[in-house]
Amino acid sequence: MALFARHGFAAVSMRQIAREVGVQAGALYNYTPDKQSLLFDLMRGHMEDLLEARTEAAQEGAALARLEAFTRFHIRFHSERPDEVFIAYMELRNLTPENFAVIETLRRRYEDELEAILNDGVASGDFAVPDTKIATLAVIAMLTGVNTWFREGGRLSLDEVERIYWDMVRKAVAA
Amino acid sequence: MALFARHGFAAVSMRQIAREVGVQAGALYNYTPDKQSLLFDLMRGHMEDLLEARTEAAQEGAALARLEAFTRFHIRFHSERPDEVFIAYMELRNLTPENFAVIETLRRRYEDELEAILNDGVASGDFAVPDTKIATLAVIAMLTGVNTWFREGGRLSLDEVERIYWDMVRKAVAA
DNA sequence: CTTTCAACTGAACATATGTTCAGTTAACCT
DNA sequence: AGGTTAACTGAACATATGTTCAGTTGAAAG
Repeated sequence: MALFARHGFAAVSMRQIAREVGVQAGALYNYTPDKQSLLFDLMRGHMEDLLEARTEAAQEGAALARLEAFTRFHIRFHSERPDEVFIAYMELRNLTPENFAVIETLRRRYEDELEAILNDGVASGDFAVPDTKIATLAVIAMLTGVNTWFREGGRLSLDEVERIYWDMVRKAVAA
Repeated sequence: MALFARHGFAAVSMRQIAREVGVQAGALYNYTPDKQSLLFDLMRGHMEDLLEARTEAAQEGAALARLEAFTRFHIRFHSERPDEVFIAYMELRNLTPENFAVIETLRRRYEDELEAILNDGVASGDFAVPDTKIATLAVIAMLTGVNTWFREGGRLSLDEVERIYWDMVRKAVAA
């Protein structure tokens, strides 16, 4: 995963991966049928981790509280896994069509959780967004962007980052 | 550019590029010293186009109006160049350190334009953001995200998309 | 018609690629 | 001590890679 994140899937050879884990290239084929499956398993694992963690962190209650929980969860979960996130967003084009469809379904399931919150908030009058589907994608893009610059030990703590982004998300969808 | 966007820099061979333009691989070296320069020239060209177009579209006036102009400009410019944008964001790791530094400087110059608007708005009391640097990155990430789903001729026109995003940006930074 | 020359070819170079597989190794079980 | 077996090696396969360069082409210039 570190090699894929650093150099990209296509630029990493099976021999490099093997060297990293201290075996010859042939030995890898005891664990994966081919290089493509290596990438797919990494990405599917990440998406399943995401959905499972989200299920655990989900809560009942008003749309506003649930949106805050989602925002903070998303930032925290993704900032802890920069390599996985990078791969999951950048290497989609290296998946076979069938594998791509699987990942897309998982991603869609995650997006639907945010959209449901936004829909509830609009219905209750707490939120005002012209299009909840687009607002969903906009919020997720904004939050995932944290990964492009956030580094532990930098100017801001993760708590401060969460607070800043939550402030912007809250206002962006507010009625 | 189309090949790099579709398959990724590392996965495209000089022979594929040559076939696409109807020559043999060797002929490409009359135009580029190596494959790396091909990528770098594409990315630098894109960033220079961006800065030039932005200079032309920039306007004087209140922070709110300038922020709206920036938002609409960013969406329009980027949605017209999906391949360039994709490459400029995804292939940074395939640049040599010197080439990377050049692109980073250009990108930073663009970000600074938005940050200046946010700073002015905060100073005048029109905006309230806890951290203009982070708000800059958050807004750009959100706006660039349009490219992941927007397709001409889809459910929404570009005008509608601009309006929806401007609505969210405006509220997100509002005092 | 001859000269000039930029553009291009086609072969070559050394090396890298994903994948397979016969054979070796070494730890465990009886 | 002997047998079993999962894990691994190392070589091989066919093919692909970025780049170089001596030589060909064909059109423009004189």
